[in-house]
Amino acid sequence: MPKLGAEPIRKAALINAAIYEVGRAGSLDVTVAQIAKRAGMSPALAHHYFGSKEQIFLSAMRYILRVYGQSVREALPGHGPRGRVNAIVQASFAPQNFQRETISAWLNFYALSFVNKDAARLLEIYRSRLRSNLIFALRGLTDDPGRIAETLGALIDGVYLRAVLTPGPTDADASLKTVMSYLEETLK
Amino acid sequence: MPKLGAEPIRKAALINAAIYEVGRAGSLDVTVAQIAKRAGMSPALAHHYFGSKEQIFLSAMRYILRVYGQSVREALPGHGPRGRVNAIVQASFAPQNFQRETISAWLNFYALSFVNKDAARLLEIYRSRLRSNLIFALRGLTDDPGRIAETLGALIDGVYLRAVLTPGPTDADASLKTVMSYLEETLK
DNA sequence: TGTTCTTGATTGGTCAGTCAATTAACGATA
DNA sequence: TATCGTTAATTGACTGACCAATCAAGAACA
Repeated sequence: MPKLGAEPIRKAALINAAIYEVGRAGSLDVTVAQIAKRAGMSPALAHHYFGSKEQIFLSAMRYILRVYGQSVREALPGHGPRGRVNAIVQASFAPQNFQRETISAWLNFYALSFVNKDAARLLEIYRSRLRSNLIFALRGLTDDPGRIAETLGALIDGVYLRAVLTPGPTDADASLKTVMSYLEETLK
Repeated sequence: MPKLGAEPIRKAALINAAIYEVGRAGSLDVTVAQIAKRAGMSPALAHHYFGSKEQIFLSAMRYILRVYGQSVREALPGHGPRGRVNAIVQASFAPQNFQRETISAWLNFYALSFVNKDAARLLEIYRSRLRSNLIFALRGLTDDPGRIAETLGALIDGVYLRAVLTPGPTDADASLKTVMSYLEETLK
């Protein structure tokens, strides 16, 4: 059944499946067989396209990061400084980014950065981009943009953690409100 | 070499070793052999005393929780409402609780609660105790104790996450300052 | 024909948990 | 006190399961 051009489709399916399975399991302890099955193919094919389980994870991480980066970039321009802060924060709770499986997978990829250099690099890029974006946007809104950016970043991570840990459907609105309330209190 | 009364000593050593190894690895993907080796005994003995790896993890979780609970309880009484909030927060960053391995292990035990009922129960107990402690202490200091408690809890989780993820020695002072600054800003 | 897609079967390795056997302290008792 | 059975402590060897990764081979398209 070799229809040419299967590679990108298969890879995308595997990345999706990996995010779903890691998110669902709440750990990286997921077999290639599980991922492949959810993606509708044999484990051997997953290895054929990615070479190793690690590479699947890394690609999934890059994918999440890319989607997140896009939603920030789309929301950023035009609004004033306060609008920029809102855009960055709200992107973290946009529906594409705030699916339980996605957040859970994202959090679990943090763990990957302990053992994998590339994962650590990816995380560092995300982290410093978020940080400089926030500091830039906070300039003029507060006299200590660095500290507020750090607090805000930590708060978002913490809210993610709690959203994942709380049973039932994830409540993006409540999470967003927690962070926005902090912002309103702290700015002005 | 059976010196009688080895059980509590062996168990304590295993719990310590488990926390250390899980914290170090940044995941629950740690073998009983590793834990046992660090605790200075054979894997078979670890199984003899705990029955399963899961039980080792659960005991380690209970241990961390117990130590944390103690440091809160010791710091609580006497001071006014504001002192109570400080006591709770500062306990989270006290030296016994803010070792890299301990925090990292703690965070990883969160993941355990996805698959293990008992772990989920333990976490829920910790969570609701923290919450009610905070709400009680915040009463009178703010007109929305529930929201502040939620934000504070999330912030602490996030700061933990970042402390673990940041290479180099953990900086309890900086972490504490982040949280205390938030408190000062938000309360009055 | 050659390239791409696909998988079943296999391999090599790892690991949790079990078991049988050994060693040494303890306690009772004669 | 010497002896003996009981019990706790301890481990090496083993088992059964699982799993990542490889490979050879088939199937379909260009």
